[in-house]
Amino acid sequence: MSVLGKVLPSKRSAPITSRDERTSLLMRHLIHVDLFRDLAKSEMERLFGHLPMYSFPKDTLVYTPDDASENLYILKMGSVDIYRLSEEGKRLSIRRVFMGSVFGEMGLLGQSMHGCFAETVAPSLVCVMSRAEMENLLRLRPDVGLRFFKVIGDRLKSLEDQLARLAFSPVRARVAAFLLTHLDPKSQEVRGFTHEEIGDSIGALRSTVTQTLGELARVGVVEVKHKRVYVRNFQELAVLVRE
Amino acid sequence: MSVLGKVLPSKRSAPITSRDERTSLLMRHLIHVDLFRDLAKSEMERLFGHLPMYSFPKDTLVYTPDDASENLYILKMGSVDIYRLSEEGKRLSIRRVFMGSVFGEMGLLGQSMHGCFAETVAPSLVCVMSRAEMENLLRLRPDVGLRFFKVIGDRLKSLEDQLARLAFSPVRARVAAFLLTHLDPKSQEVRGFTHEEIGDSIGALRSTVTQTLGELARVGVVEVKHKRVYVRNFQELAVLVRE
DNA sequence: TCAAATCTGTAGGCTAGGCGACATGCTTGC
DNA sequence: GCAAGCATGTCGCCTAGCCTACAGATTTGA
Repeated sequence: MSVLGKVLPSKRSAPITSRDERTSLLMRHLIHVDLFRDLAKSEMERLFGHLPMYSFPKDTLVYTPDDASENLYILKMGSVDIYRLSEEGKRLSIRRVFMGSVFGEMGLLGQSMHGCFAETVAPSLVCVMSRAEMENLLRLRPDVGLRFFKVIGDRLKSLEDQLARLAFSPVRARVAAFLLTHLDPKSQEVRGFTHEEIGDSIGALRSTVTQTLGELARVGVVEVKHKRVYVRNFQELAVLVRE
Repeated sequence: MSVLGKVLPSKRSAPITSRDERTSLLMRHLIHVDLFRDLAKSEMERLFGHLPMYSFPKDTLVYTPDDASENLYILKMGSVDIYRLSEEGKRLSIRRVFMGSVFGEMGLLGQSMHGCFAETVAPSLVCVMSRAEMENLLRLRPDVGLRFFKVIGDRLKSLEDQLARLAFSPVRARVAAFLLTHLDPKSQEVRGFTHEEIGDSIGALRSTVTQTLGELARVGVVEVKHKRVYVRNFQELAVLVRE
């Protein structure tokens, strides 16, 4: 009945059912979900204690375009890629969701989750909230709604940025932008993306991405390793974005 | 003090001040603003009676990227183009707002109105609601918030659609998509856009749009007139979108 | 530890569509 | 009703980046 049950059921685990185990897991992680940071711990317990939680292996679909459910997914562990497929099967990554973020919310209060797939790129722990429950929460706590607006506003902005860059900027600038927005400030590197995945998310071919990274490396702006790009010249990269 | 006062002040009229005149105008139009259709008429009066209203001539900026205000704009008459400018001054139209819709809302509860310009493409009547007032309304009436989510969800979807098409589809398909989404169902035509404006909103050059429309016309799918495109073969157009 | 799978590097052909340039056609305002 | 100013039609050049294809590198899993 749950849509979750329909997709790749062999790969999906049953909900974790032990009340105690679930609650402690839930609370331990939900504190980090920015959307809900207004809520007191006890309140979280009351509101979310009963929510089902699912664990997904790597490379598993959480939802698909023909999934009619309207759920809010809270990613408590792992990471998830939100993407679309073109007619010919080409992939466009809309965004990647990391621990502590929510996804699926655009459909939560409106139309369906439309054309998007959500697929884990690492073993993940996901908490599911139905539309009804979410509506209820929003009625009860309008302040959570306000925070929600902020989250969605950020997405909107990021989408518009992507759109503008796709329309105006050459691949080199889009690669630069990708690197900057996915840069880990501590290690000064971008990890966890293949050139193909980068291509999918900036609308370029894998080989073009490889080539472009090669050029950037030759100029000393980055250093390219397996599934890893070290940024050596942040300044220059920032300039290239505006190209 | 109002940001409105800073931009092209010569072109902007003073707020309409007569209480009676304003209220009647306001109420007459606000009924059509889908966002607020939950509100009883008396309630509208109470909530919006005091809001300032501005009338803008054609081709006037309502806000610009460096506009720090966080307002919700309610378009009661006319139409407004929301667009960005690239470094080199090229324009990308994000969307066009018509009577009865709201704009500026992505910044309302989050960061600023970011990189966008809002410019009237016809004489327009605009009602302005501050962030504080909106927050207040949302706290008071969570159901309005829910509707707001729907509105924003639609935008999100439409942006993702645009993004995907820009990434995957050739100009011809993008033109077709533009025509379909801006088609007036009654007259079977698309009115009010120049080829340049179409180009700006699908990320293509003006001359390419002209050329493409020419091809479509040659095949009998459309008929092109001045600032007007008659759709003759809806079916075929729908097929071309998926190209 | 080795094989299979995945990821990265590289090269050549090919075309959509950007860019500039100019000519003609509406239409709006004086 | 005319002229100025937009809007549209058309043409040719040219490059970014798609596409295909293959070879080397690295990682993973049995």
